[in-house]
Order: sequence, then C-alpha cells, then structure tokens
Amino acid sequence: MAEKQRRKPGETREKLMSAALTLVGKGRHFASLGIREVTRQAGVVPTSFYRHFRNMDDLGLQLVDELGLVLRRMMREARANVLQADKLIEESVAIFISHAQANRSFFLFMAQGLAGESRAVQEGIRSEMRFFASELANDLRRLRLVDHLTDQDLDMTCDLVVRSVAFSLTDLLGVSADDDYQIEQIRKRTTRFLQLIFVGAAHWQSAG
Amino acid sequence: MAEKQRRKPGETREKLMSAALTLVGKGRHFASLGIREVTRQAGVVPTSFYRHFRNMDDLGLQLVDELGLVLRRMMREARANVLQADKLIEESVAIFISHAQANRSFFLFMAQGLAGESRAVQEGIRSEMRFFASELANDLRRLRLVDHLTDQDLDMTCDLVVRSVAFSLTDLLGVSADDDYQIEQIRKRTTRFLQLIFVGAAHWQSAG
DNA sequence: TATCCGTGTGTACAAGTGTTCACTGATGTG
DNA sequence: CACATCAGTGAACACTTGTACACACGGATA
Repeated sequence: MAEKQRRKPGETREKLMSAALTLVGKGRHFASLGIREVTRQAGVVPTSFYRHFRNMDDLGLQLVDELGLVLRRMMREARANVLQADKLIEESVAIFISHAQANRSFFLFMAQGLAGESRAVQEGIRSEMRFFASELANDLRRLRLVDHLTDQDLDMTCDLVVRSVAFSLTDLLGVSADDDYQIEQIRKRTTRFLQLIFVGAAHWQSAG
Repeated sequence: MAEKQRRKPGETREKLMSAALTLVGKGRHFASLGIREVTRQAGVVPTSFYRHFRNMDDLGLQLVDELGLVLRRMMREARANVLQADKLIEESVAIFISHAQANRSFFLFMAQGLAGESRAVQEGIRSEMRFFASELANDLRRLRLVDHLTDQDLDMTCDLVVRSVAFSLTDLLGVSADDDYQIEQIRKRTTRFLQLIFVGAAHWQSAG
C-alpha cells in the first residue's frame, strides 16, 4: 500500500489545477474533463479532489482567478517596456504574443471559457477582459494620445482592441507552438488590426 | 418490445444532429456531449448513431456544413435587404442579430467550435469565416465604397469586421434570448465597432 | 418473386464515472 | 503532551459510457 504523501499545504491543489491545464494544453476541452481524469493526471487519488474543489466548475473558477494574475503580470510588463509611443502597438502585441506562448494552456483555457459551459467561468473571463480594457483606456488617457475622444468612445475603442487581440488567440493557439512563420504572420496581422482601429479612433470625432 | 420505426431516409440523421444542437442550446458544451446522450435526446437507440456518424467529431463536422448553409442564407438576405449604402452597417448588423437569435443553437455551436476540441471542426468554422469575409470584400468592391484600399487591405478590414461580429456572438449568446434591452445594447455596440473600423479603413491610405 | 442492403432494434459487456465512507497520519494549538 | 484538524488514502457503490453483435424489417433491384 502506498504511503500517504505529506505535501506542502496547497500543493495538491496546485497540482490539480495545473493537471487540468495540462490536459487542456494537450488539446482537450475543459468542459469534457472529468474529476477522475484530472486527479489521474495529477498523480493523486480521486477523493483528494473534494478536499479542494466542490466540482470541476469550481476548479474552473479558481483557474480564472489565476488567469487574472497572468494578465496583470502581462500588463505590468507592457507598461514597463513600451517606451516610445510610436511603437506602442507593435510592442504591446509582441508582448502579448510572447505571454500567450509562455502560458499557452492558460490562454487556451481562456479562449475555451468564453463560450464554455459554465456560466460563472464565462462571466469571470468576460470580467477579466473588461478590466483589461479599462486599464488600457486609463493608460491611453494618461499618455494623452487620444484627447479628442470622449470617455465613452475611448472605452469602446479599447473594448474593440481587447476583443480583436483575444480573437487572435484562437489563431495563435491553432498553430503549433514552434511554427515561427505562422506566429509571425499572426503578430503582423494583429498589429495591423489594431493600427486600423486606432486610425479609426483618430478620425472618429469627424465621423461620429 | 417497441416496433421498428420506419422513417424517411435521413430522418434519424437529422434528429441526431438537431438533438446535439438542442443540448448545446440548453447550455451544454459540444465537447462534453456523448453518443448515448445525443441518441437519448433524439429518441433513438444508441446503436443507430453508428449508422450515420463514425463518432461525435464526425457529427460536429456535418454540423459545420449545415452552419455554412445558415451563413449563406444570411448573406443572401443581407444582399437583398441592404439597399441604402448609408445604412449598410446598421442593417447588416440587425440582420445578423436576428439570424443569430433565430438559429441560436447553431451560432452557439459555432462559437464553441472556434476553441473546441476537434481540430477539424475548428478548421471548418474558421474556413466558413474566411469565406464569409471574402464574400463581404467582394460585395464592398462591387459597391465601390472602398476604392482607395488595396485588395489586401480590404481583405484585412473584412477579416476584422467578421471577427468583431463573431465575437459579439459570445455577448449575444450570453444573454437571455428575450432580454430585448441587452440585445439592443449589443446591436448598438457592434454597429459602432464596425463604424469605427470603417472610419479607420476610410483613412487607412493616409496612415498606411 | 427472390434477394440484398440500408437502417432500426435489443442485449451484452468491460471500462470508466462521480461520490460516499471510514481510516490514517502529520501538523499546529491548547 | 493531548488533541482537533487538515489532507492524504483505498474500497465500494450505483450508474453511465462506447462499442460489438446478432437480428428484423422494408424497399430497391434483379
């Protein structure tokens, strides 16, 4: 009989969460994962699951919280590294893509969750995106690059930006992680999307 | 013992496909559906499934084909109804939303499939979206509204338009089907997104 | 008319599922 | 030190799952 493994507090919890992410990273959809499957991947007995989560939806919700941390780290890096305003879009997109690659499973989970089966997870991810968009709006206001836009129009613009980038996720995650050529294409295309949007924003007043 | 039910050819096949859609419409994720579950919903014995599909992925692929038909019907209606160029965006969005409501489960399936678990379904949906975008580009070219754009830039613009609309799906399908207020908000927001994009396209030359 | 084939049916089975339960040992607290 | 709590374990449960098989029937074909 195997000995009971005593671990650092919270270690099994993390193992379970990252086991779920691993399975998602292997191409499975989060909605199709089962408790036994996840515990098996985590190298833990099925009953341990209930010590940390009530069910898979619960685990999903806690993953969303961690996703929030990943996004905040990304924002921080972007703020620190994007120095010249004229390269703002290009560099931001590059940072986004490198984060998406470094946390592939996480972003995969996010893309899945947007149309997922748990309403709560769905709402959580949506809320993270709203937060992201509003932070972006604040940054742009601070940089005084968009003074001609009303707050409302700026919010809309940032919303569209975040959506476009999020959609690029589905492109990015659809290609193999080391297909540099394809990834470069996606980077370029996303960059041009954002440039197009900001050109629109720059002339919005006259058209609105 | 129940008599064997003789049905029109292809009837059971359709029943199975629409049973899957029904379950999706009830909030389930396609990736989590099982063969028995679908056959149960269809009122058919499990073994019948194999007469028409090899597995659930196969059924998904055939749903994608039908989705293509829905999208083409939508395009046809849009071409027939959008008469005045100045209302082009508004009316197109309105038509899209009404179709999305009328075929809620179908579009739900589409939104799910974009980050789904079957690579083939994913690619199929992506391909439908590309087709949609290229048709849109052709229409715009024909209307001579965007003569200043290169073909490539027009394609990019249409790609962005289609993505933005597709993303609105996740908003739309997230609210209750009879929440007219919310739906109206989504309609307005999507319309403004597209207007912003086209303002960008209109000034793209000078900025490109 | 005889025959084949497509399609629907019931039965069967091994494997996997979520969840409960009672048990065990380490850890921190009084 | 005694003890409650937390977090791990294995066994057991009733149930569902995918899939195989043999069979039945109606319509098309020869």
